[in-house]
Amino acid sequence: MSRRFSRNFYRQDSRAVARALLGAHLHRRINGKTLVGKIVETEAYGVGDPACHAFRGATPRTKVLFEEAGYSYVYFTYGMYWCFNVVANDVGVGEAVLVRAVEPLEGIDIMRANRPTVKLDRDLTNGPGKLCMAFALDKKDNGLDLIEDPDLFITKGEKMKDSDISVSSRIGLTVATEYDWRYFVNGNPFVSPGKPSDVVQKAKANPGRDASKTRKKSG
DNA sequence: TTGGTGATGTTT
DNA sequence: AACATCACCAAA
Repeated sequence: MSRRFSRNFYRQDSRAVARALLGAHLHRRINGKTLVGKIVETEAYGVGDPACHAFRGATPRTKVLFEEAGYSYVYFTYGMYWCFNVVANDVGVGEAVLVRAVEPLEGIDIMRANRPTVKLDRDLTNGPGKLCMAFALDKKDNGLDLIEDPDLFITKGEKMKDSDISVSSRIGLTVATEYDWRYFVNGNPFVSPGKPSDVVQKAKANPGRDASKTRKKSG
């Protein structure tokens, strides 16, 4: 039975934390049941990074990012989904690690019950929104201390060798695509299918609608 | 297997 | 208006 990381572990630079969380185990207790997943994909968000939610300073939504490391940051996105992060670095420094995918280890029956439309096990948790559905993570799980919380925490799991890990640009971003701050386990089938953001196509111009109302930047 | 698109609502 | 996404469908 492996143990939790210390507070100091999370006080590192978000990239170091993102790298070191690969192979760790995410634990979730809900209704007396235990869910466990091995972290296989992460992304770091940090200082000077326009893609980081902390980039424009603290707001009601992002204030937890500037507080103590090792707390959860769970936010709502695209009107439907939740994303689970861990706060990194020192107090006053807004950094976090997004957990993008886990490999189910325990409680797969519960994950399936939480994702009734999914056919293949590999689709249960291979994306940030998907793993939050499978693990039933949402607003109520924002701002929990993963060092202390009895129902949501991370243990050391297995250490991954550098040769088992790849990096890429982050998924789904339109800014800061030059940073290779996505980390994932080579060949693991539970890594998300998303494409790195530097090859994601820009939003469509939508020429059929409002074609007459051409946007003018300065006029 | 890949790529395109609608759903959905909070945040700035 | 943008957004740290997903599920579904069509085409190949």
